[in-house]
Amino acid sequence: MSINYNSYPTIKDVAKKANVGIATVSRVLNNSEKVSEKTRKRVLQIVEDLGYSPNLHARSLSSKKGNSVSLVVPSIGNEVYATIYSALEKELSKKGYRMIVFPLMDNLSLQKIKQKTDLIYQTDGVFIASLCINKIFKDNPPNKKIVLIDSFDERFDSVHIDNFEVGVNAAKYLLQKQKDDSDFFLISYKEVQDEFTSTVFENRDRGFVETLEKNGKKPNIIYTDLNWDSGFKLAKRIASKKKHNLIFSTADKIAFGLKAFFDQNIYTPDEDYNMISVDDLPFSKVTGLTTIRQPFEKMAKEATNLYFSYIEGNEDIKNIKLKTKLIIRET
Amino acid sequence: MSINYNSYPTIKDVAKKANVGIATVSRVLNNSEKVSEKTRKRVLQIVEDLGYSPNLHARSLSSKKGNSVSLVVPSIGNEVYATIYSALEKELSKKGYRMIVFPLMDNLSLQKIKQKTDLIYQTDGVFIASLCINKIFKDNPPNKKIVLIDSFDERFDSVHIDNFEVGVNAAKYLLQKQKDDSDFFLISYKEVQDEFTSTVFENRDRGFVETLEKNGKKPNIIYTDLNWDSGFKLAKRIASKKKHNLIFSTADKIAFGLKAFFDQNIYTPDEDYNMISVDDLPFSKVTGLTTIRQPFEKMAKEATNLYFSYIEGNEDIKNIKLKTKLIIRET
DNA sequence: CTGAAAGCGCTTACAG
DNA sequence: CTGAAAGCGCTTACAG
Repeated sequence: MSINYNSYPTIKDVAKKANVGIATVSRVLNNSEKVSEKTRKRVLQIVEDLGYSPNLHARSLSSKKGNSVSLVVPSIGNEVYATIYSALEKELSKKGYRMIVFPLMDNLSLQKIKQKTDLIYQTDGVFIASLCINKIFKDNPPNKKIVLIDSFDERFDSVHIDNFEVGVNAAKYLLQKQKDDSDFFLISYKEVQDEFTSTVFENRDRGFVETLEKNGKKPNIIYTDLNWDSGFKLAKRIASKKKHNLIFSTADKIAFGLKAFFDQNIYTPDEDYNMISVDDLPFSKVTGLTTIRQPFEKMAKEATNLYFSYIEGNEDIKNIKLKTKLIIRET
Repeated sequence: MSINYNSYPTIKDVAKKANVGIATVSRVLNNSEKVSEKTRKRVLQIVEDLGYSPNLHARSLSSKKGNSVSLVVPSIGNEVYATIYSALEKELSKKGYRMIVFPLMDNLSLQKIKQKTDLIYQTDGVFIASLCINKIFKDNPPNKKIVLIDSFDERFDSVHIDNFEVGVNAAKYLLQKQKDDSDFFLISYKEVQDEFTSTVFENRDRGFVETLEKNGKKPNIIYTDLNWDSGFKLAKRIASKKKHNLIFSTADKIAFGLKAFFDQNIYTPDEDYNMISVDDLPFSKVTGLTTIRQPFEKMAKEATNLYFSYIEGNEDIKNIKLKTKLIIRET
């Protein structure tokens, strides 16, 4: 029934063959302590011969640390998190850490992660990207270091941008593209159970709306899903040749869909519409989308620093706010 | 320096408080054996009170199985693998299994996975999607059940489609769209170290080229990366209003980029070009792309079956070939 | 520099 | 139905 692990050599096998104690084998494997060059070599040779590899469970159990860390993301299949993942992994592996991703793409994943027996509770630390921690763990988050990426909660370390300001800047950009017949649109994202929605989009929305208000304008507000299809379908609804549309899409993914529709139907920037978005994913450049760039790599780097600063004994809660950059292109 | 786990209650703590042996606690936690309803309840209550959760490392070490499985994918940030991930997770969690993703987005990840000490070697089984197993593990794959998804190797269980046939069908479709001034293009993907490239694209390419040849045609062949940007940039190079272009893009992701360029520059299907692709990602529908649908969900389901069939004692190697479906849309 | 021994937190025969 | 004990494969003081 169950898989046979007996075929794998253990530290004992290595020790016996090398004529040393298991402690010595352990030492050379962890290249710790002082082991004579001679026995070190011999042990390594045997390790090689036997194809030995340490059992991580035993190691973690014994040493009380797993050298692994969790990354919770809303979804796989999204370049944003691929970017964050890569950047984090790069930093973490410098320190010998492994990272395990927990995508929360559906309710199933969410339920799993809430169970105390879940894998996530066995890792040394938890990075959470773009998600509201309350939503995930209710009032009962894992009892280990938590670092928030692209979201904010004063109770935890975080690296994020000023999303209110993002909204403000988006408004300013569009305001300056304004014509007599301009209509303003805010295309944003809101989760179903919105009591738990991450404040990221909320803040972008507020910054945008309040800035427009100050200028005597009021946008049409539409909520949709974070993907191309939604953007495309939405564009069909709002596109109009009679009016000049000024659109703030709070995520590139949605904007790509909108743009695809506009392109397909020959709506031209400045003429029929102007649009600004957030993220600056690779495709933005190619398609000529004006957007506000998020410093994802830097976020990952800072988040890692935060984590290791904690590991090294620093218990203060730190919130790091990173700068964004307006990237003006055709739209 | 290291995290203090002493704060976590252990099975001993529970046992003591409940006035039972640890074996009993273990039994109720695994809802195995017969435990009297009375003590079961008491133990569960204490578990709750203490906020106890079992240590997975200890459990795995002791029971010799981790109830976890690996999924190796070429990349996160790609809807294809998000789909496969979700489908697999759904199936696996029915059986109480956890899945850990290993995206191989860069050389770093690849190196890690090759080390015998890596996490992947601690899981009970390995699913590999769209990748060539030789490339990843050289001649030294993990010594546990391996199931290939969307690729083929006679030495391992696999679920895949007939990629040669995919190429044939793409050719047939385009051939029937042919005009006097038609130019054929094959836009495909090839890895740098091509001795290890998965045969998926190779087969699509061959099926396409050979079918055209039979009809006295020869396509222009261009290799590029698997993403939108590449497709977009490529389109710039090959687009021409003077000729009618017949394009087989071997992946939707690339086709999206091409399509975006065509739309932006007012090239119309049937008129200026026709295009067929592979995958049928959600965006294909919305943008009107003709494509050959891959049955990703079914693949995941079959792959899970293969795995559990092995767990239940069936040691035969099985290769399952799934049907694809031509989805004709505007292009 | 090295080994014997205790211990990490579980599961699982074994005996009752 | 239940408990004491062995054992999973490591690491880490401790003693030499």
